[in-house]
Amino acid sequence: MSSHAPQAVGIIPENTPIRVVPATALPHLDGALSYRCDTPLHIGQLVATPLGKRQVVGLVIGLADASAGMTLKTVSLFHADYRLTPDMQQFLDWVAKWYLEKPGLVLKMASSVPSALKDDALSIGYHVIASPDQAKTERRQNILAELAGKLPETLSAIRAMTGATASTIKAMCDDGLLAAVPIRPDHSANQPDHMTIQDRLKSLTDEQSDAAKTLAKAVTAKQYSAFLLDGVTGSGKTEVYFEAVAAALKAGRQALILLPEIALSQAFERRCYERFGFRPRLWHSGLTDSRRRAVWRDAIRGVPMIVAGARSALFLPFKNPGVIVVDEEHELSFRQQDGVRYHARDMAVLRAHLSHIPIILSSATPSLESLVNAEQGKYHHIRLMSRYGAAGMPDMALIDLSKTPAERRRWLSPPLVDAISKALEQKEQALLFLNRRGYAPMSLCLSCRERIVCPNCSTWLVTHKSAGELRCHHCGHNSQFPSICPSCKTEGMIMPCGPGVERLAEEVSIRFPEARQGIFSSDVITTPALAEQFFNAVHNDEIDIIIGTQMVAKGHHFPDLTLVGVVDADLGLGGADLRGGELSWQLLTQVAGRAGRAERPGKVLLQTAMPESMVLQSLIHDDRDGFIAAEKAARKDAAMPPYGRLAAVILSGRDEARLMLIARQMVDHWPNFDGVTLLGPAPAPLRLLRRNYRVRFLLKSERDVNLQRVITSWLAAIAIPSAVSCQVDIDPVSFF
DNA sequence: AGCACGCCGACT
DNA sequence: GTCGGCGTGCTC
Repeated sequence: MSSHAPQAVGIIPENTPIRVVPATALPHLDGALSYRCDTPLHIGQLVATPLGKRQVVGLVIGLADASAGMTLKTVSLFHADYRLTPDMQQFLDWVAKWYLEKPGLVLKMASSVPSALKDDALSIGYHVIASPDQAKTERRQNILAELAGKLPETLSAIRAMTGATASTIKAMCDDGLLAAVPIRPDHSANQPDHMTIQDRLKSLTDEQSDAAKTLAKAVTAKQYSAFLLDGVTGSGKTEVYFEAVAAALKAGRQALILLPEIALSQAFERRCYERFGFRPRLWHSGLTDSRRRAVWRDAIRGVPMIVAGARSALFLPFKNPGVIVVDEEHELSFRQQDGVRYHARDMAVLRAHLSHIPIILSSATPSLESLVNAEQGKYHHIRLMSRYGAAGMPDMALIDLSKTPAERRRWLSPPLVDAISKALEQKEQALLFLNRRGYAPMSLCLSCRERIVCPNCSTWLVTHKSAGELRCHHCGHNSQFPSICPSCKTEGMIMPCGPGVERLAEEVSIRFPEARQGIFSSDVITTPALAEQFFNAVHNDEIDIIIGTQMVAKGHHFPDLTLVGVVDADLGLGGADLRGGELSWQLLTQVAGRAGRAERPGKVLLQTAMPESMVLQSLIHDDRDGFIAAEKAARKDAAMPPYGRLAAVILSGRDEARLMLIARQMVDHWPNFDGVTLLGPAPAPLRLLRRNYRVRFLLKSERDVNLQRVITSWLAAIAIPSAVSCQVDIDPVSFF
């Protein structure tokens, strides 16, 4: 292995004092401490680092001053291969600086593989150490014959091959017929053989093929370039960026595809397999330790592969990256909300830049940020205009709820009910979209008029009728649905108010008792297998009416679905959220895209109390450009992103009065920076979250202001007690 | 972030 | 008399 050979350049001799960033939250500026090493090593090496009583992963970032006297602890190499490339080091550094995060915590995202310091757990394999005739029984002879000349196999593999039981194998070991040896789990099955990767340009349309060639060329050029791959649902964006991925694999490099909701995307895995002949390596929070470790290890060793992952996959230490794809780039789930608050799409662009590779942002409904970047020439804008198989866009119409309201305690208006009946008569499928989990979003005591709220958060508890529970969607609190009002103790007067998907299902079963329905929400569809099962049921026409939350809007097309009913098109429009309109427009466009195909274009009905709203008007007139122009103008006027910058500073703690006190002090210390406006303090929209009160500031600045520096110098002047935590949110996307 | 030390309430 | 709550302080 070349990595074991000493290299002339950049090697640090053993016993030298070095600076190491432990992968944990150290308050120091650079997050580094001084150590000594027991072997020669390189800058960028990941080392086993003693820290207090524990061992953590550490990153060697340079030499320490020869500060004599101090006794330094010793770090040790745990694997020579575990070394971050200079661009990866730069990337982590940038992320920490951009988000004002501790370097150690950012490093942790890149290195925190469970038990990274340990080696793989070895499994036990068995191989033959005797000739078949030494076995006494025929059964044992057969087993020996079967295993003869093979590499050691695991117990389960032997059982599968020969039908032998564990006790037989153990007994054969005792009798000296088989020997047990440790073996490494085999993870090599998903590795591409780059010799076999072919391009697939011939199966693409001209439009797709041109786009694919451009992208593949960019990959071959090994330079930074950014593409916005912008095409309607069904225009074949995936097939197009697969060609860029193919180009990377052909060059023996690694390809990263970031996806939202990876846990549900078995369909993506299958498409990948069909295209390339091997499975992508998956990366998400649900992986087992050993799989996680295997992917991480192959990433840092530069093994050519496709990684399809959630946002955290961006922090895999690829040694040899060739291209990054961000699919559904407009999705807000790319923004991490807890821990280090980063935006995977934005940081993916940064990483591509630092690693000199192309990045592809793909979406049918691109974010305004990306559209503006494309307009300003920062991204190459590739548009795919034609829908595969010439399926038309669905026909969209509004249902004005002020003219045709639903009856009391019902949520489907007469025109929508009619449309559903017609679809059912014609044996076609319908989708009812309501972005609300559970049965009812709020419950009221009819006696004292109190709403039932979460004990830990300032939110209403949501009724989940099938579970017989009240749940908080923010902190995970749940309790049995009470028969007695927690406030006035009156019995049997608690009334669920408003609809969720469960309640909608109830209405559907009353109105259409003969129709087969299924709920698609995160409460019901908890595993990829269940999602798969649901999709199959829809495809096999075992479901007539799908009732779904936003989960159903993502990525799955139903050809026999001809009617989409949006139960509440105004959800998300009222909010004070900066991106409320954009979000709503994207979500509704995506939902609409679920319906129809060439010979039977879909129909979308949107129930609304605000039929004149810009979002809905541009939707029904299929006027994307008009919507975007108006939204851009509004943001420009208000100097909001992407034309201005935002940052939030959030104080949180148990004692709200104390928070306000500190917040006032912070206002007193605000030094009035040019071009920066300080808004607040104000209680956060969710004033209480997980038993912590939250008070927020919002900083608004012009585009070219270094907001990070402003915040750093502002906060440096303030002593924040440890009972209060202060979090900075750069480029926030959510305001609760 | 962990993980200690440290000082005040209900249990073998 | 101890077990254990989480407040604050340190980690080369």
